[in-house]
Amino acid sequence: MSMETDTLPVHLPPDLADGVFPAGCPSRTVLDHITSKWGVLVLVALTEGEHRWSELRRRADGISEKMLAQTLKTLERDGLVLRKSQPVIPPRVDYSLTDRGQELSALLVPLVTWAYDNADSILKGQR
Amino acid sequence: MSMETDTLPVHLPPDLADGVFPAGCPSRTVLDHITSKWGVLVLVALTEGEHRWSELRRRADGISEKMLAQTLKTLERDGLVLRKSQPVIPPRVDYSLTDRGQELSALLVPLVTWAYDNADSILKGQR
DNA sequence: GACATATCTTACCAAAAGGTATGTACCTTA
DNA sequence: TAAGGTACATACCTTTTGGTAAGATATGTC
Repeated sequence: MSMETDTLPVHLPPDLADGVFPAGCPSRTVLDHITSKWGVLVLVALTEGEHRWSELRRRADGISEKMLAQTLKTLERDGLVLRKSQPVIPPRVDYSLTDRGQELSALLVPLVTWAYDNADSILKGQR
Repeated sequence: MSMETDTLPVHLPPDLADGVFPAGCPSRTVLDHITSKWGVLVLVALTEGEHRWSELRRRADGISEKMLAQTLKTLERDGLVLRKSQPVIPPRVDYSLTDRGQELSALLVPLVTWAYDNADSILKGQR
């Protein structure tokens, strides 16, 4: 059922049957990574360029070391974040976005900006 | 520290000190709602118009009734989803996006589309 | 009277996420 | 000798999330 005429300007991938992302679909896994609480913050923190571990801890305010490590590992495995470690003492490691990461952050930044702009109004429960 | 010349085309809200979203910030709460696993799927499911409970269950494939109820309640409280219930037997309830919800989904759809397009390549671990 | 329908709610339990605290490595500075 | 800086890893425990299954509802249908 359904064969809606398009009334809205926003569209899903056309090759997606009935607009349903199946439960086991790979896109679900990726979506979980990139919309994870800390994933978003870290990706956004890196939009303005390279940052070190301690800078990321400050920027993703409230993140624990454990979560930062875990999040960075996932994002690196996904090819979104690039890790450059220099064999110096004390250690120095710089994190940055890959091309793919930048592509993504270009979509994420408008989202967090929207959240930032609308947060007060939303939580007060009116418009 | 920092006074970076802008090398990237993407920018955060300018009134945001050093690009840090503080931990207690209202935008964090909103961000958690709209980037939640099921929140995203439900919002996206509604981009193509009004849907009933049972249709949403199909579209947000894998969601449990409990989670659907909970997610819809949060999104309704946030003024993103509109609930229209008709006092008939059996009950009929239609869900749709509010204006604010449409604003948001316009940002969310590109994100899930990106995830869909890049998922295979990402999970294989190369580009 | 039993059953089906559609939209939920609730209680209970398992799984996952995440915090805290501690440890490691190596060099520098006091 | 001791303490401190930097980037982690690991074990343990708590909190949150989420699934399953059952029940509630009010009617019409067999």
